[in-house]
Amino acid sequence: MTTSGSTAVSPPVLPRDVVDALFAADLPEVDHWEQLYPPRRLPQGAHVTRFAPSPTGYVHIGGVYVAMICQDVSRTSGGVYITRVEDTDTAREVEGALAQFGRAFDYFGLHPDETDPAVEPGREGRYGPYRQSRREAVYHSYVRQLLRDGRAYLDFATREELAEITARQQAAKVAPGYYGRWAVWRDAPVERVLGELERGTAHVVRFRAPDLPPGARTTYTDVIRGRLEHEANRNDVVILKASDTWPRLPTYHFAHAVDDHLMRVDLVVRAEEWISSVPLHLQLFETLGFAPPAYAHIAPLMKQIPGGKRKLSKRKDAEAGVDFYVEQGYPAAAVLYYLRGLANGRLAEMPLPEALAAPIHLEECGVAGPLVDLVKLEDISADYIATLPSPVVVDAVRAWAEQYDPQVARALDGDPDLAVRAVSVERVGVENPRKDLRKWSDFRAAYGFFFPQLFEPVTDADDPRFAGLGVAPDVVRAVLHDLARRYRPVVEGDAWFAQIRELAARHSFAPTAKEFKNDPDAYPGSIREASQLVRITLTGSTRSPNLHDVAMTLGPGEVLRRLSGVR
RNA sequence: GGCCCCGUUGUGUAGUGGCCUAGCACGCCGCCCUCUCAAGGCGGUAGCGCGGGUUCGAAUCCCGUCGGGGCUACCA
Repeated sequence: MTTSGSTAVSPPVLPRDVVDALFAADLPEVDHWEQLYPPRRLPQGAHVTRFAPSPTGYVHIGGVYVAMICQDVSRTSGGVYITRVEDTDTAREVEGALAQFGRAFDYFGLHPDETDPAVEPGREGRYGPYRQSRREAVYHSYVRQLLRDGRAYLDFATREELAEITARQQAAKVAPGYYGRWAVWRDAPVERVLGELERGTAHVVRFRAPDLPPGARTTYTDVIRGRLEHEANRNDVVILKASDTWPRLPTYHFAHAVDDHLMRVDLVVRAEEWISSVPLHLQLFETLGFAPPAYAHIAPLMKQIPGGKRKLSKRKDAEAGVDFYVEQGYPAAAVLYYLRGLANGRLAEMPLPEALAAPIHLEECGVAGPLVDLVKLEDISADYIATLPSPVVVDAVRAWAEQYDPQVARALDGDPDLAVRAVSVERVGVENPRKDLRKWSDFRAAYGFFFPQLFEPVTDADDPRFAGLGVAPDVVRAVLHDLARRYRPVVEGDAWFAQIRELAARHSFAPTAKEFKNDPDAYPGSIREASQLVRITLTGSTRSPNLHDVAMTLGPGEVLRRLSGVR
């Protein structure tokens, strides 16, 4: 970092005993922490990264995206990947969030090398605790040091007073913030501070931003974006929250500096929204005497909306939450593959297994926020599932169903063999496997009809599914009942299908789709429509595996039952 | 408002001054395959936000402009 301008301060500094009295008497000096958490001994070029979710809600798919990149970069460099819980905002904390983090990361195989046991047990490293609410003493040591050095100060302004300052700044059309003549406690006389302290007035601790000439700028190099330039920070941000709260925790900015230094994180990969805080963060690192990490700011995942796009919102968009992908049963590998392709276009051109193994390069990450495209994800997912052996597919569906569709799980358990046979139709031993499954929840619609418990019989010749074919209900009835009367469970495929062809001919259907198309009024439909009538009746769907295979798997009894069930 | 990031077909991207008549993937449309739905094969559709420069030559460099996004909290 370089910051133009100079620092020249001689602020009123509180007497050391006054500062020390603000903290626990046995609070360790900062050296204690430095020794407790020594620099890591890692191979040359190894990176220590961290993902730092806040338990104010459930994990966002963008969180999985960033976490995946963090993990990948550390793994491929032989480093360490940490998941640290940023729970400094106790008011917004959501019950059960940590356990949900754990489940979400587990689904995607994102296992940190070091984290809090509430996220994943058994992964506590020696740089913990990995939960900010448990690190109060650490932060206090550094705040105390800053106070002693006059690099931080006490601020007794109430929230109302702060709001008023902001209002006046808006009216005066100047930048909002706590700086210059607005920073009323920055250079307050020691006696005044002592007075407020004596009265027990609640206060926060603010960082004393360096005195910089007007127009001072900060530049730094982002791993993804290259050289970035900003106005230097001149805001005296809060670093330690109000003295009348417990536990008394720091703000994000201060915790970032202290934790990433002490955990020896050297590469901070985080979402783009943090770019504008970098000047502040760099000042914090410098003032604390820490070597700053490298930064890589990731473009946010976006969503298409009428007239533009916006950041994917956890509150508004179902597909923003990780739970959406888990509940729908998108295989983790497919989601990961999709996400990796978004990060590095190069990986999207590779076959899935290769892309999952190939390293992500930060320098190749896009700088513009991509729209998440569920259609593309489903295409990827269908291709992936098509490569899986049938028993693996059935196992995955069952595992998913146990949680999200118990009826399907019971059907599978009732006849596991049938499930494997069903999924194998036109998938095993063929050149181009069917791709009926895009996600596990598709199983019910794609293969459910094989199971009597899951099949909802088609009972009405007026059914809209038939109507879609343009065949009159009485014809539907006649065709189906005719087939039921004459049906023979022929094992050989061509011979089996000959029944359908003869059936179609008996009812004056055109023998080919082309002939029907040439003279639509001459026929009730073509062989295509006739086949679809049978398909809909047997499977409940206009799309299914090969009819002959379906009929064989179902068995003649069930075929007849379904055919004659249409009234 | 101020500051910052970003801008190639509908979507994701390749492209770093001539190889670009802008490539690839998904989507969409059509055709083929076929006794049926898919799958598969083949083809088509559509893009450098806009305006000025610089240059023999610009998607690529410069300026401006417009558009989208973010930050501007004792939220992260």
